[in-house]
Parts: sequence; C-alpha cells; structure tokens
Amino acid sequence: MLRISKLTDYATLVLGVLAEDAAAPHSAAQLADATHIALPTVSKVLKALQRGGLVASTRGARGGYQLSRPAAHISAVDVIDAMEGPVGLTECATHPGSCDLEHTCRSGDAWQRVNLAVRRALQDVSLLELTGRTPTGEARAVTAGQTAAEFAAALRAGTLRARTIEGGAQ
Amino acid sequence: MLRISKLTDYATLVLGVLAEDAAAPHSAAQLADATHIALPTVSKVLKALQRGGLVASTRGARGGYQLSRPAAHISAVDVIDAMEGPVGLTECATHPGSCDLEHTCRSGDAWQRVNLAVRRALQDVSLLELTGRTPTGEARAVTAGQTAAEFAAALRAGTLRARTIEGGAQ
DNA sequence: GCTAACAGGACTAAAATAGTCCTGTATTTA
DNA sequence: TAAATACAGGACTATTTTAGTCCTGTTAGC
Repeated sequence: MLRISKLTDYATLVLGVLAEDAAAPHSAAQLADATHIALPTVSKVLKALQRGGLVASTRGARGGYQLSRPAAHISAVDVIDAMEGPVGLTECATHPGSCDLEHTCRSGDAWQRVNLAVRRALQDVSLLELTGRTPTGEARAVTAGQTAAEFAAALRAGTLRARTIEGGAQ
Repeated sequence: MLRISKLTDYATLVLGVLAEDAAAPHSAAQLADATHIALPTVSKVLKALQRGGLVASTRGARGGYQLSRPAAHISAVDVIDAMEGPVGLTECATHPGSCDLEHTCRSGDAWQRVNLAVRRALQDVSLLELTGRTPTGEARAVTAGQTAAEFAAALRAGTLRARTIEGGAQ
C-alpha cells in the first residue's frame, strides 16, 4: 500500500513536540533531543516544514521554531504536502508529457480523482490526532467542526464526486 | 504526496484491456502489445496480479490471463494491494520493532487510522473507473450498487475495521 | 514430443530517499 | 562591536527501493 516517507513520519513527531509547548520557540537541537532523531535530520525536516508554512522560524540566539497555527488546524495532508511536495499519485498527474504511454493510456484523470479522494481522507486527520493523544473535548470539536463535518456534508449532498473531479469526464 | 508505483499504474492499464474482453484469455504478449509496455514488465505485473487473486491464469498453449471477477468488483485498493503488498503508511504499522523510535514515538496507531481512511477512499473507486471510460448507466449502477454500497454497509455495521485491519490494534 | 504460454526467482541498472556536512546570514547578549 | 546562537540553503554521499530484464522450469494443447 501507499507509504509516506520516513521524513514525513519524523515531521509528525517534531510537530508533536512543538504542539505540546506552542508558546516558546524550540531550537532544532532541542527538538532533536526530544524526538531522538539526529540533529541534521531534524534540521532538514524543519526546513521543509518552514517552507511549507507549518512552522515559523526565528533566527539568532534564543530563536527556534514554533507552529505557525494551532495543531488542530494542521491536517495530515498539510504535513505530507510540506514534506513530499504536491506530487500526484501518478507521474502524469504532475508532469504531463513525461510518460511515453500518455497517448495510448486511457486511464485519463481517474488516478487524479483517486488522489483527491485520498487527500480528502487525509485532510480529515488533524495533527492532534497524529501526536499520540486522541483529541477529546474541545480539540476534537474543533477538528470535527472544520474538516470531518465539511466532508460528510458534501458526501451527503452528493456534491462530492462533482467537486473531486474538477473538470474531468462524468 | 503519496504516490503509487509505476507498476501499479501499468497494472490498471493491463486490467483495463482484460476488462474490455473478459471472455477470452489474453497472453502476456498480447497484453504487452495492447498496452505498449515491454513484455517482461507486463509479465511481472501479471504475476503480481495473479498472486493477488485479481486475474486467473491458464497455462499452456492458448492459455493466458483473465479477470477473476467482474471489473466493477475490483477496486483501486485491490490493485494497489496486489502490486505493492499490504504495506502500511509507516514502517511500524507492518513491521513492529523495526523502528528505533518505537518506544519514544507517541504517534501510536494514528497513521494506521489514516491508513484506513485512505483505504476507504480507494475502495470506493472501481477498476471500471480506472480504465478510461467513466462508467455510465448499467456499469455505473453495478459499481455503485456493489462496491461503494457494500462498503458503506460494512462501515455502518462496524465490520469494516475488523475486515481491513487484520489483527491490528483498535 | 514439440510448441505456446505461465511460474518463479535471480540479477542489473536506475532512481528516489535518507542522512550528513559546509558555508552563509540574522539576532541576541556581553 | 565581537562572540555566540541558531536558522537558510545547498551540495554531497550512501542506502534503499523500484524498474526492468532474463533464465530455467512447468503445464497444457496440438
């Protein structure tokens, strides 16, 4: 089955530590220590997260990294996108022309639709849920109120297909 | 984002040809011809599909491959499982003990839950939808009536978890 | 028994991933 | 203002995974 990269997995650990103490900035060294991941690797992860807009960095002495928004508002798909880029399930989804089979392949945008369905599933999982403690009470309400419910509503309304296809056939 | 392997993509093309003429067996050579994929590669794909139970093979002269069940009853997740194995999103999901971080990692089974959500999304897409012609009319009815609905029913009944997790936690 | 076709595994080559390191820049503090 | 802290960016290496090929064996039909 599909697999996320190790670095993405590390990212959730790092983000988990940041989520735990969102007030103060944490240096890469601190985070390496807390997660037991080698410093250069943590550093690499953090840079990717910074570029993806999930963490904010402060330079200089007493600087470090902080979540750029509440953990409940960060979804699994955000993390994966930040770490692995907005790559599609297939090559042709992101790089048209790179596939020899493109003109004979009749798969069309089917994989893209699948891709969207997957994204939707991933969007429904917040960072809170990825960091060990299943969200309860308020946190859960925030999550459910913003991603899961939205999705369920679309599903019920029958707009899911139309929304996911985006100009495809059907 | 998550990506399927090229071989999995090839698999859908091959299965598409098989679905088109489900009556007669097709040799690997024929399929290579129809899909414009090199014969050894098609062969490799077919073997995986055979092991996964998606195609049935007949040996000997006039032998070949056929779908083992109607295309509408084959889902994207079936294809991915056959080609890439029942691997989880993370290493520890399938191979406990292989990760140094396991005892300090608090991610728990969160990725496994994500994994399930993804599987669910993939289960809702039939081979028919992956083979270029978007199912309409009867075909569509079959798809909707048998995979999506079956899945939804299992979900409601609460039997889905048990079926997909296979001995996992939760 | 010859030929067509699958079965299984070994092997090579190419590409992606993981991990490390180095040089530069910004910020604080003494 | 100099020194120390910490991020920024990119280059580089090693490892692992994936893709692709090939060879030998087995099964079934003619």
